[in-house]
Amino acid sequence: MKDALAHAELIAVLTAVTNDEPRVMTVSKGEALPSGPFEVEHRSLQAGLREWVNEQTGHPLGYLEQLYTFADRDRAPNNKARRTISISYLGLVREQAAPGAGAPGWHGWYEYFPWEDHRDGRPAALAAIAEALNAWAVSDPSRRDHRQKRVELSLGLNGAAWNEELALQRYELMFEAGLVTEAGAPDEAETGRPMFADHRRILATAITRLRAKIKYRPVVFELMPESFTLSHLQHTVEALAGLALHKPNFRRLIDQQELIEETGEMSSETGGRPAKLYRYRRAILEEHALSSTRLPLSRN
Amino acid sequence: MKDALAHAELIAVLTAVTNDEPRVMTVSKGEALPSGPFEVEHRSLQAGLREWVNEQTGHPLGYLEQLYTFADRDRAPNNKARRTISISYLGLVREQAAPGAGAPGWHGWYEYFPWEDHRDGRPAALAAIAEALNAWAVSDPSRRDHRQKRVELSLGLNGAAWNEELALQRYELMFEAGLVTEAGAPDEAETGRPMFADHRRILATAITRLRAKIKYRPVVFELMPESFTLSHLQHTVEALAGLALHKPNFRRLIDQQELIEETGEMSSETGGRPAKLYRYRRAILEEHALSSTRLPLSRN
DNA sequence: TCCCTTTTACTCAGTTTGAGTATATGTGGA
DNA sequence: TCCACATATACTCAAACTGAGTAAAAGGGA
Repeated sequence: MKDALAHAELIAVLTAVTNDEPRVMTVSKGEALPSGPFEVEHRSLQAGLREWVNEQTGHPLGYLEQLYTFADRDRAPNNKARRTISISYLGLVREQAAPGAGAPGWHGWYEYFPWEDHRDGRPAALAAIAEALNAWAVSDPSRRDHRQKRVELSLGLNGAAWNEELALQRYELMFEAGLVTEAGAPDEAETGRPMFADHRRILATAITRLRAKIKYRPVVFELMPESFTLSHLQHTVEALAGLALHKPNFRRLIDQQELIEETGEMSSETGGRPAKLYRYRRAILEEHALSSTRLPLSRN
Repeated sequence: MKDALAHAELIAVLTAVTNDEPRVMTVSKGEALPSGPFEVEHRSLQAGLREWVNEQTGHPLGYLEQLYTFADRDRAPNNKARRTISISYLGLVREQAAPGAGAPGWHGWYEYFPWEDHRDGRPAALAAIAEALNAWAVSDPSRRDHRQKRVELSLGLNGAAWNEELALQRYELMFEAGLVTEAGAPDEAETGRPMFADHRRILATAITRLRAKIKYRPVVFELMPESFTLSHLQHTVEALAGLALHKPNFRRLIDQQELIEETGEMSSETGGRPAKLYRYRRAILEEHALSSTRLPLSRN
């Protein structure tokens, strides 16, 4: 094999949900995701990441999964002769004060992606975005139809439904159309706050991944405290999905899965009728293999 | 950032389904997956991979997605001072004669994972594997219960259902128990054919990913010829999933989704009543955004 | 002609889902 | 003290979807 050397870097997208807002751990006053070099001493990529996240932020790190590996030539100001490979990870944590070396801070997802929060209906920002994207689509007659379809489907226009899992697709579309490149643009309220290099794209990747994952694996509980009410759980899921859910059906869904059990305690924090407190049944992971099917199996 | 240099390598898992058998493109007589260095000239990881797959195998490459990035210290015989980072990709192709430079060849998935093919019921190999894993579980009294649960769920023992998506989990379990390390073991019929370094684990990763993906995204069609019968389509899905499907329900599922349309032609290759030929409606991808929900949405 | 094989077309009960309504149980103010 | 108010919790019901199975159609070949 030819000698192909590259810089190797690890990037962490640490997410928590605090006060029903999804947040991401950042450095540089919210301008960048925490990252560090992958060194020879590290046993594995995961181990390397855990090590310096712990060092830089002191934040305990539970769930961790690999997200994606980036290495495009033009993704960042760079040494031309040598590439940087960035391996990103998604981590789920319960937010704590974390006085680490890198002056870490938490920022809401929707600072960076204002158009992604549909809990109170379609955000106002979407109208302007849709208009700008349409202008972009029309600007190239040869690709117009195809582009318009993409815009329609991504943004949920003309009868198409909003699909919260398309967060990355939407960001890439806006990027392609030149709506999100410039830092410090005047319309950040609409196009969201920029980040260093391609960190915002990485965050979009994480959002898409997590929004997909909460549907078929009980990862939300990594973000919940030891005991919680059903409403709290629902609001956490809603925060991640950026969608409002139907309360009775959410409850039914949860107890069908038998993922949680009552603690016996009650909480009366919310003003109305006191709510039962629940805890996650870790054992469930070992009992049911978390069925998956969706294929029309045949038994015999 | 500290200077952290590493070798960067790209590994391809190219899969096709031929004669109702899922196959993978290999080099070295089936002992390794095709791989090559990631070079400075490459525009991106994907581009780099496409380039030398084309060079080495001449095989046209349609669908391609990133699989996983590996860099464990002890994954391969290696220069101690310098790590190798391997970025793996999953590609789906229609198999063709491919006279490339690396003497490429196709081998069936189930040569490497005989226990994964359940189309004709539980493979005989599973009994011995279950026994060996149980012995391993019992061998450590302190972790016995936990290990036994893992074995049960992974292999579908004691009333647990077989879950085809756990292919990687099963391989890792067997690896941990020392059942699959040695090359050229006498019992390859049971524990499968080994591969170079961790290539077999990468293949297991690909299988798991693809088995999950066929359920919610119409990727099967990347493996199908221009026109095909419903049975052919079903057999292809069955080959990948390693499961037998219920014919009437499979058909219903397919035409609910409106993914295909009749060509008007018929095929009488199969001996019985001639079957209608269908083609994939590419347009569908642009029409429906391929809904995903599974969350109890609230409309208002 | 009739049997064999495979495709295609229905049926039907049981379960899951979307949507909405009704009842309980606290708090705080009149 | 009692009544609004805000939640929490509990049902209901029709429509859609699934699992499982049966029946009819249409070729080829003995």
